[in-house]
Amino acid sequence: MATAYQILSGETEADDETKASVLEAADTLKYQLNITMRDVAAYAGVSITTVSYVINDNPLIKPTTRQLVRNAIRDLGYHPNTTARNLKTNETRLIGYAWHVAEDAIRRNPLLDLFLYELAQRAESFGYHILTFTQVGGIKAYEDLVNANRVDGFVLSDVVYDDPRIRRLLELKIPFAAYGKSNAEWDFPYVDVDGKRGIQLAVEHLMANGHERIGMISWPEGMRIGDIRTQGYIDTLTSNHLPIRESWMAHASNTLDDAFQAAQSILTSKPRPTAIVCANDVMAFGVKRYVESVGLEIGIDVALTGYDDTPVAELIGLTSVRQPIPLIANKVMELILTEIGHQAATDRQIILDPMLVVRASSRSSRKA
Amino acid sequence: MATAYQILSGETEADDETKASVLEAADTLKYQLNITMRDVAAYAGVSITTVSYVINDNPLIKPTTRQLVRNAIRDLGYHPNTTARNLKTNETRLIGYAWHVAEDAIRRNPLLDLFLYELAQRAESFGYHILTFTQVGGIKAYEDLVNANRVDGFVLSDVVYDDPRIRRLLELKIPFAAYGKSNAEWDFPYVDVDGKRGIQLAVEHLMANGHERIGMISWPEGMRIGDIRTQGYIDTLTSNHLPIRESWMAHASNTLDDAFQAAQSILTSKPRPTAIVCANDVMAFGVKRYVESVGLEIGIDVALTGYDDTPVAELIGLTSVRQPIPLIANKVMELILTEIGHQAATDRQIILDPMLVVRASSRSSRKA
DNA sequence: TAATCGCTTACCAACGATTGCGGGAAACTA
DNA sequence: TAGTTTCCCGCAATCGTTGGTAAGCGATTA
Repeated sequence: MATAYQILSGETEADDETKASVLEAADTLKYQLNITMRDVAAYAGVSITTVSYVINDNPLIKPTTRQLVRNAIRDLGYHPNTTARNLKTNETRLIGYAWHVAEDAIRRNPLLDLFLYELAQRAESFGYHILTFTQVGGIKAYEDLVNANRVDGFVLSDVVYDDPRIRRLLELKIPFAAYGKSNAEWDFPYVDVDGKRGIQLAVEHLMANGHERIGMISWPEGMRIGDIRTQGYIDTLTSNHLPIRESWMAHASNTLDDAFQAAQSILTSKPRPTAIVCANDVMAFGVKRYVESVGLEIGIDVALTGYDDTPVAELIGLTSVRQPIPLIANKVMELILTEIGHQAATDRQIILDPMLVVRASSRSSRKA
Repeated sequence: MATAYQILSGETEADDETKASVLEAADTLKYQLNITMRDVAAYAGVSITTVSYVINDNPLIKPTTRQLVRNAIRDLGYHPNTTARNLKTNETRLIGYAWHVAEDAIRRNPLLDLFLYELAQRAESFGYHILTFTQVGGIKAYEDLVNANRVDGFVLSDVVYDDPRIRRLLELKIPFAAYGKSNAEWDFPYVDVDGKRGIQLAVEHLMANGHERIGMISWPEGMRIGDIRTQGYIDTLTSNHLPIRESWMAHASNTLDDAFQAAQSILTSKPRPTAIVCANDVMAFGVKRYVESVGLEIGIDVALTGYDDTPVAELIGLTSVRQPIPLIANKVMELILTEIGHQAATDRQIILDPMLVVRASSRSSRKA
């Protein structure tokens, strides 16, 4: 039995009538003649092998032949079939990225869509793509994807201490790279941003503007990321010989109300701080609420800084610590590609510095 | 030359020493013995074909044989190789979704990450996945992906009038489904939310609370989406015999400053409106800024509504029109799967109703 | 007893690419 | 001119599936 392709291409004898009917059928069926290496080879008068070599830039091929094949590829509008290549080379050039942990608001990073975007962009420059999936089923979603040969590796974000995903991926020797640190005893590639440094930047900025009584709002103790930021606050004050008071520190969850109350507790203490640093932007927003509710003004009476530089921060003119998301995505992509084996090895653990974006909420200086 | 597999599985004769060294090499190379249908077939004592039939639930296979194969699959921990299947069936079970049009702030929908999440979730329930990519190169990015057989179809969002992507995809007969309407003369599958209806909900809600002088801020004229919302405002006022005044309507871009000025122009007109509906949340935020800057209070002196129900709306207690993102994603996924041909055909054009989320910014009623 | 008929399952050729190996022609050496 | 080396390129196997076709089987029928 001859395929439509064979009939149309003349490989098989067929009278004009047959050809016409095949063409018609092909059209109604929206059948697209798939151009393969075979066609290119025939057109260029070389073997399939040679076409493959040209596509893969194998230096063995003579320049004239190379050009011949290139022309054929151009003339026929040929495009390599990724699936076939993948089957043969046993890779997918796909990186899995689990779309966020929607349930846990505290861990939800509002900048992850930017992260994903940058990730995708970077991946594309290496001929890779990002496959997004949901991890409602936990680690099983990851295992299924590699078992089915759907992806070559993973990028993780929202990493936590004792992260079961990391444990399992290490166990199964599945390539991955993470945005965020986890257990120190685990050796895996990650990119993290120095949280202590971020708070340090904020505190030093406030100091530079003349503030000496500085409070802080962070998450309840026990959350690694929060504890680190709190430590940054304490360390910076200590090394600069500024006072530390229990009453200037408060804890809050990621809600406005909590932050509102935390602000109240801090700002009603005597003497009251002239500035407050927050472990994230939502908290800062809550502080702003409180400050304005008592007739004071942010940036005049109370200086304020947030963390993460979310869109809200820009909206309300909030000074905030920004994580270099594009750079992080960049590095994470380098790491995962290294793991997969298409890049030269570099350092597997990367710590980046955040930067401070200064806005009106902390700009005015306090003449001490 | 025998493969490691053949040596280890006993297909090829090999002494124990050879086997051991192969095993060792396999371990150091992180070589994973790939279990294929071949192994399953051998283990179950049937042919590869039968295994395939069992996997694809072909009813031809006798229940006992079926069970036999199922057991073998379980025992060996076999997982079908997606790539091989894809090659054979000429599909990828991957849907492309271009991550947002980052440059154009006006068109940027802050809820698209939720959309993507829902999309991914829905896709997974059909055995599909979402491949995210960037469309910096425009339509070429789409063409490349189908040419390379990377995806079966696309989901579009941020659709505009005369959208070049839609034009081209229709031309090439590439399956896709869109979130958003475009030119009426184009027949393509889409899901859209009734923008007029959204504004109508907001206006009627304000009316129900006793407001009769209602202003509106929208984008500069000529933007389809803005014009539709403006029309919703005018129509609702008209059909309720409420006054319409030029001075109560203003245009602004997506910035706080613009909205601030627009609010100023509206609220300094005499008589001044007691309520303002905005074409999106950022504008509402700007209005709030202005209102508070003149010592008035949102929700008391001026009622306010936004559009899109972004996180900011919840943060500041803003009444806002919400698009049913999960439902939209759901429908879009149904549409694209229909296009690809794995689902029964349904209506190809779907219009959904938005809902109003009432918060403090408009809750208090005005006793007229 | 032989022909026929379902019902199951097996054979085998694809799908579109990659790659180890080897052969032939051109270039070089003697 | 003959032998050797070098350089290109083609042959054919292979990746793990799918599915059309055909073969084997026991049971039924003539």
